[in-house]
Amino acid sequence: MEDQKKRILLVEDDPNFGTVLKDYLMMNDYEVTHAKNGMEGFEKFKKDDFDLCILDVMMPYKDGFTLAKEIREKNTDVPIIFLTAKTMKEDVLRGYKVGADDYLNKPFDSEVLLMKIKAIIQRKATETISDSKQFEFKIGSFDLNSKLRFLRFKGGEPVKLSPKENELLRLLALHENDLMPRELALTKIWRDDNYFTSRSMDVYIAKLRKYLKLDEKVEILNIHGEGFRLVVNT
Amino acid sequence: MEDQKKRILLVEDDPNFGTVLKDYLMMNDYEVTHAKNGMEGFEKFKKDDFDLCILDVMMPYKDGFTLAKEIREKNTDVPIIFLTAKTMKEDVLRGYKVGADDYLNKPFDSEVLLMKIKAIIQRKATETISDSKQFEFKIGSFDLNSKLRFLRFKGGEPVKLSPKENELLRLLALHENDLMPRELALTKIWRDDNYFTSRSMDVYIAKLRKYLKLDEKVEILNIHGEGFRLVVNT
DNA sequence: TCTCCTTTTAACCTTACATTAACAAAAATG
DNA sequence: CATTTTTGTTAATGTAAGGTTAAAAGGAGA
Repeated sequence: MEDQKKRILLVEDDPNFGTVLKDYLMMNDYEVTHAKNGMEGFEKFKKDDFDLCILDVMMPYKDGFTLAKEIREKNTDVPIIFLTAKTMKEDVLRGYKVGADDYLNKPFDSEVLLMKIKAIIQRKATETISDSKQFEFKIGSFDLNSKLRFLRFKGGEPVKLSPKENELLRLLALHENDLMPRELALTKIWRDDNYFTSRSMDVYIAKLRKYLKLDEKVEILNIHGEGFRLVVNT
Repeated sequence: MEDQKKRILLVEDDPNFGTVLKDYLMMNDYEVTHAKNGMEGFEKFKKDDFDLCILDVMMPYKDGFTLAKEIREKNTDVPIIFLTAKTMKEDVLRGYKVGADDYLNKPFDSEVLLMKIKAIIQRKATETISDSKQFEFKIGSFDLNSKLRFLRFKGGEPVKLSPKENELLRLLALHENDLMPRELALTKIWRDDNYFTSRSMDVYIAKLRKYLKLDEKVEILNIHGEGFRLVVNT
């Protein structure tokens, strides 16, 4: 399915190797963001959600370990793979210390890298998300459970939401009574901001409005040229 | 949890290397059982509970992969590390397919091995919290005993479940009323996530639904693109 | 070998989703 | 006020995922 491609942040300063690796990963159905150095890597990391980070150790200005430490401060869960130039024991040990999930010595076999990526991402997937609270929203008389993807009105029969309906409503709920910029939804949910995705989003707004009609206190307002606002009147 | 020493099963046919490695691990506070070949390895595995298996790939009579497969049939969770003589890509890939957690190329640095052991055992420990050793479930009017692989309706005649039926239902039961991601079942039970294993899983869902029809309060719901949900209506 | 049991693969069908088109209605622009 | 841009809404289309049954393939034991 298109929108569940795993996202990889690749930080590698060697432009040749970097682009080749990026292309190779993309050919294997990963969505890859390539940063050319540690700084850029951290900037890109903050901007997006990634399923995996692949960091070159040897980089000017900011090496892979330092970057990994910064990443760990932001996110304790995201898997990290280090690329080390040679079998430097200290590097490997240091890597594990920063919370690496694996490391690979250059030159490495690309298929092996793929295997590792697969194994690591799958491993993370098996770690169950226990804090359900994060997925539950109250919207007027509605309960939205965005993990199980349903919307329930006053404890009645829950209505199933499609992935896009669900994500959009969740994003609106996160900004309840506040502006939810079009651009935000388009980049976060559709991952692309163009005429068609924009129209697609409008279609979904219409669908959500239909669901939410049951509670006349709840409505989605448009702010022309800006975005939408989910309001709950009291 | 346990302040107990972690137990390692080491299967290595080279007597010199084997004993040295065993001693080294014991010096680092692991309890090590050393088997000299695949047969012996499997015998010892059946007799005891281990926290980790370290298997040499190249062994007479029964190689490490075959042994791993047998071990996996008994225990889907125990971490496995392979020792491969050289960087054989096929070996590495085959290892991952059997559910290896990692591999090391001989000769390897002993400290690196220690690091890996630590990381893997640590990882499993956190995983096991949510995925506790539980084998008996009440599902509506059903009793599932996943150790003996049977499902009983209201104390009647138990129905025997096949291994896959059993594991799948168990996984669903562990997540009762919650999402059981497709990916989770595929990686945990099928150890591979592709079109065919996915379809195979759907077939098993159909089988389970047939069994569960006896109790109209119990159903397996699908969450499109995400997974399944075993719900028990009250 | 021939069973029996389990699992995978195939086939066919249904449902779920996302996108695009089409046209209507507001809102902005100038 | 005429025109362009943005949004509202419904419907049509194409594709992917899931439901179900049956046949084929594998595998262990007799």
